Amino acid sequence: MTEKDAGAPGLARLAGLIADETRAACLLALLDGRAWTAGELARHAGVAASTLSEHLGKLVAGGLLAEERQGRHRYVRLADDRVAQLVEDLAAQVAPDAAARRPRTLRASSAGSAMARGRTCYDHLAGRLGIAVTDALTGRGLLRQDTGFALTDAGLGWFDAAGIPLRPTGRRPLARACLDWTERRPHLAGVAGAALCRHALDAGWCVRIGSERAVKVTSAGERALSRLLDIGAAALR
Amino acid sequence: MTEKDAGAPGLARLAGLIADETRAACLLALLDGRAWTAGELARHAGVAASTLSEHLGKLVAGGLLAEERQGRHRYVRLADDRVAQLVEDLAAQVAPDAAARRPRTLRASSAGSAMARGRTCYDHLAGRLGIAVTDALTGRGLLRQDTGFALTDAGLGWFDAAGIPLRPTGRRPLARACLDWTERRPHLAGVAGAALCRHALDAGWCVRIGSERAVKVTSAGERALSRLLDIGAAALR
DNA sequence: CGCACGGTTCGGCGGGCACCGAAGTGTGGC
DNA sequence: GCCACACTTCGGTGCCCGCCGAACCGTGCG
Repeated sequence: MTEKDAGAPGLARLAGLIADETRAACLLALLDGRAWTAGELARHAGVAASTLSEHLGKLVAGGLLAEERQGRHRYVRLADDRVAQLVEDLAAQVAPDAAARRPRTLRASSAGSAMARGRTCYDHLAGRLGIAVTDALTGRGLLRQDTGFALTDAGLGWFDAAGIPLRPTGRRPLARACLDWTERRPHLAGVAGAALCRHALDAGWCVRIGSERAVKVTSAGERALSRLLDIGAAALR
Repeated sequence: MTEKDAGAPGLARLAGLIADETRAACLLALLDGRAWTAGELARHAGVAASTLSEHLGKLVAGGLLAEERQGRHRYVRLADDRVAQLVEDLAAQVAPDAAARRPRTLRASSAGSAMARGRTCYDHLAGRLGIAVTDALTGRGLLRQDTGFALTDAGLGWFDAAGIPLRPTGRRPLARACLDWTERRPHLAGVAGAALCRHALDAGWCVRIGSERAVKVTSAGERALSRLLDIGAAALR
């Protein structure tokens, strides 16, 4: 047995955690970056609370989820951005199938279109909103996508000028491409993507719709995006 | 049910393909970027040929492997670089466990150390060799890692001057970070990483050791790396 | 204090799937 | 044409695991 074989059991175990439909539904739901209670997830996934409790135990033990107990509630969220990226990458790999299918009901279609317009993807912006921002940054020479994916010096200046501080943390990259699964194109993730999303929500550029991942750009947000990045309102609809 | 639920079955199915230890061993073996026969994989994984045949059927049907039939042989390889990246990412997530464990036998230790010195990771260089090249590129301002991961204009010029053409293909990024699972640091992947690895093998900078993924830097390779990137021999040992 | 409620534990059930060996199919060599 | 060989197909077996309901535990509210 060569050395790499040692990785096979671990790889299979990790994949096995995601390989269950109920657990997969939980992970996708948690991609909104927030903490859910066990009960919410059970209802969301359509299984008994007892069943979901066992699933959460496995996901936490496997290091995919972090838990936080408050009173009689058990809150769980994705352990870190690495896990979020992993789930996102796996989902993107599947997306070609999903894109072929069209939503059936009007309600699902409407919810889907709101999600397609703009949403959060763990801690950064995605959907057409995320793409529009990423494209605008690229078009103005602030983000370089032709030889990889990195902010330029001008890009660092733009964040500074916009009053969005970029604090480098540990080993998380400042900028990273995240493949959007509705638009099928890369958008800005990493520290810069998270900071931008945070700022957009804090400054009221956009607001969450209900309790979903979908977000809506406000009129103040439209003005700010137009002023700072010359993004037209048409690109956001 | 919201629109994102549609992704859960697909996600679970994809993960399920990797969630079996035998299939995981196949995928890891195929990370060397070459095509293996069904028999080789069966022996490698330690299962009956019939068992492995079924596994290959699933992996091919799931789009993870591409097959090529030649006479009475069935060759399979990873379907594309996206799949390779996915497996690599999953393996990297598991690596913290593997790093804690030390190889037991001397033979495994020796094989492991050759792998750690230098190896191919799908179609680019990894191990200390890959890290040394990536660090050298970064140190000379040819590759930018501080604000993401992208070649600089000077970097494009270096590839051109070195006689390594970079043909942009479809949507595959020119430069991408791949997390090394022995060194725990990012190294150059993507079109540029593949071209560099290809050139290194073609120009005799390094040669494969036996039929393994491990590669050894030749004396001609040491001279070339020293001349082009000022990499000292010490960094390769 | 007692009830309601969120979460967990346990036993039991059922389905799915990885495995093997044996028989079958097709290719290539002698 | 025959045999060797690589791979595949087919039954059969056994294990693993996801599911539920029921009983249990702790928190918080009235």
